[in-house]
Amino acid sequence: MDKEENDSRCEQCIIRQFNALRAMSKEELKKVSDSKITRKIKKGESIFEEGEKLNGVFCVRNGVSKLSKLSANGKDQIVKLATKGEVMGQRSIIAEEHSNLSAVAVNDMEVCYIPKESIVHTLKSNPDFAVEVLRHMAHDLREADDVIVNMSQKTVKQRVAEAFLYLKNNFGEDKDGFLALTLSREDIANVVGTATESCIRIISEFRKKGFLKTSGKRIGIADERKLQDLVEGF
Amino acid sequence: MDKEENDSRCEQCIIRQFNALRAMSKEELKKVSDSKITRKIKKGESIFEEGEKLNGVFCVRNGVSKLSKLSANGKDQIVKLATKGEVMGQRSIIAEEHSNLSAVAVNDMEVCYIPKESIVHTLKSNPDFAVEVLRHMAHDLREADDVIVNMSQKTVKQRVAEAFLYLKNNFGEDKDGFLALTLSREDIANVVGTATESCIRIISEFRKKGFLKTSGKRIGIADERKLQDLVEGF
DNA sequence: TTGAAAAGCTGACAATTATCATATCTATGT
DNA sequence: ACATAGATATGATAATTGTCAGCTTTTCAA
Repeated sequence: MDKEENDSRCEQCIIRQFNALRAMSKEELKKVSDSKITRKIKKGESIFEEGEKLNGVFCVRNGVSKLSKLSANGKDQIVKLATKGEVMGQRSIIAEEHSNLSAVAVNDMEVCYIPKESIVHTLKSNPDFAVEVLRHMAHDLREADDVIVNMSQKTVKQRVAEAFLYLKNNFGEDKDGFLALTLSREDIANVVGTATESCIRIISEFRKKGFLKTSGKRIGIADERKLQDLVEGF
Repeated sequence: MDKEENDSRCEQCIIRQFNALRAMSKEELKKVSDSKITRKIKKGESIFEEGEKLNGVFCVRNGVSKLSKLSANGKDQIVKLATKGEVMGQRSIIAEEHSNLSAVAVNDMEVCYIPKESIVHTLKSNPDFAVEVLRHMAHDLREADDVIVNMSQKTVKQRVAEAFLYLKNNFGEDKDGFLALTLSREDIANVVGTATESCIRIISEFRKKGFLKTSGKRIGIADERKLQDLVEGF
C-alpha cells in the first residue's frame, strides 16, 4: 500500500475527527472506506443540485462549498458554508427527501462521496454514531435559528459586518491580513440576504470608515472592534 | 387504575404517534411514563426561558406554544409554533447546551415534562429511537432553512400572507371560517419578523382587498387563492 | 498580450419598512 | 356593568433597502 492510498483511507483521515464518523467502529469505518469515492471538484463546479435525489453524503476534505437555495425571485440564498470535515447531504439522506439545497464549490475542493447504505446501516446499528450525528444536526439547527433571528432583526449593515467577522473566525486570514476565504461580492450578498449593489455599497462605506481594507476582490478586516460594535447595535 | 390515570400513561397516549416516542419499546415507554410529570399551563405562562438549563423535554398534549428568541433590539422572533404531539427542548438536551429559545403558551396547554435521563438513555441504547429523533430534527432543520430563505428573499407582505396560509394549514379554521389559532397582531409580527404596526397595516390592507376578514382579534382567510398568488410573487 | 466578459462600483431614484405619535377599540377582572 | 390596561388602528415622516442605468476595473482565456 503506497502512501497516497494510505492517506485516502478513512481510518487514517484526520478530517474524521471533526465529524460524526469518529463515532464509527473500525469495521464500520472500513466499510465506509471501501465504498467511498474521492473526487476533485473545481471552483465553481456543482456538487449536487436542489431537488436532486442524493444517494450518499459528501465529506469535505479540502476547500469550501456554498450550500444555497434558490428563491422565487431568482436569487440564491446561501444557507451555509461547508468546509474541511463537514458532511453535506446528511439531512436529506436521513429525512429521505430530495435535497433542499444546492452545493457549489467556492474554490478547488476534494470531497469524499460516501454511498448512503453504509451510513444508514451504521445509524441503525450503532447508537453512538446516531447520537453523534444527532449532536451535529442539533448544532446546525441552533445555528439556523440564530440566522433566522439575524435575518429578521438586524439591518443589512449589521449582517454584512457579522459576515466578515464570521469569515475571519471560521476561515482565518492570510499573511497580509486579508480573509483567507475570498468570496465574490455577489456571494457575500447572498450570504447576507441583500442585493449585490447594497452589499458593495456597504463594503465601500466600511472601507472609507477604516473598518475594512480591500485589494481587488480580496477583503481584510482593519478594525474588528468597530465591526463588532456595529453588530451589537452601537 | 382509574380512567384519568390511564389516560395519562404514555403507552396509551395517542399524541405519541406524532413524535419520536413511537419508536420506544414498551419497557422504555413505561420508564418514561413513570418519570414524567403532566402540567397544565395557562395562556401567556412561560414554560422555559432562553438561556435556561433544561433537564428534560416537554411533550405538548394540548394547546400551542411559541418558541422564540430575543434579539439585541429587544424584539422576540418566533422561530416555531409547537403544537399537539411536538416535543420541545430536545435540541438543547441533545447538544447539551442551555436552551437557545424561550417557550411561552399561546393558549391554555397541557404538557408532559420528561426528565432527560430516560430520553438520553434510550437514545444510546435504542437506535430506532435515535434515528426517529434524527428524522424529526432533520425535518426541523429543513423548515429552518426555508424560513431563512423566506426571511431574506420575500417582502413583509408576502411573509404575512404566508403566515396566514401556514396558520390555516396547520391549525385549521373554526365553523365561522376564522383561523382556529388566534394570535395577537404582535405575535404575528414576531413570526413574520416585522414591526407590529407594519403587520397591522398589512392586515388592514388585506381586509380591504378582500383577502382576509377580521372580527376583533380573530382573523379568517377570505381569498386563499389571492394570498397564495401574492406569496408566489404575482 | 489583449480583448471580451465578468465583476466591481456609483449615482439617482423608487419602493419598502420602521418609527413615533395619537386615537379608538376591546377584552378582562372586579 | 364598568373601568381600564392592553391591543388594534392609522397618519405622518424618516430611514433603509432595492432597482436600474451606466461606468470602470479586474480577470481570464484565446
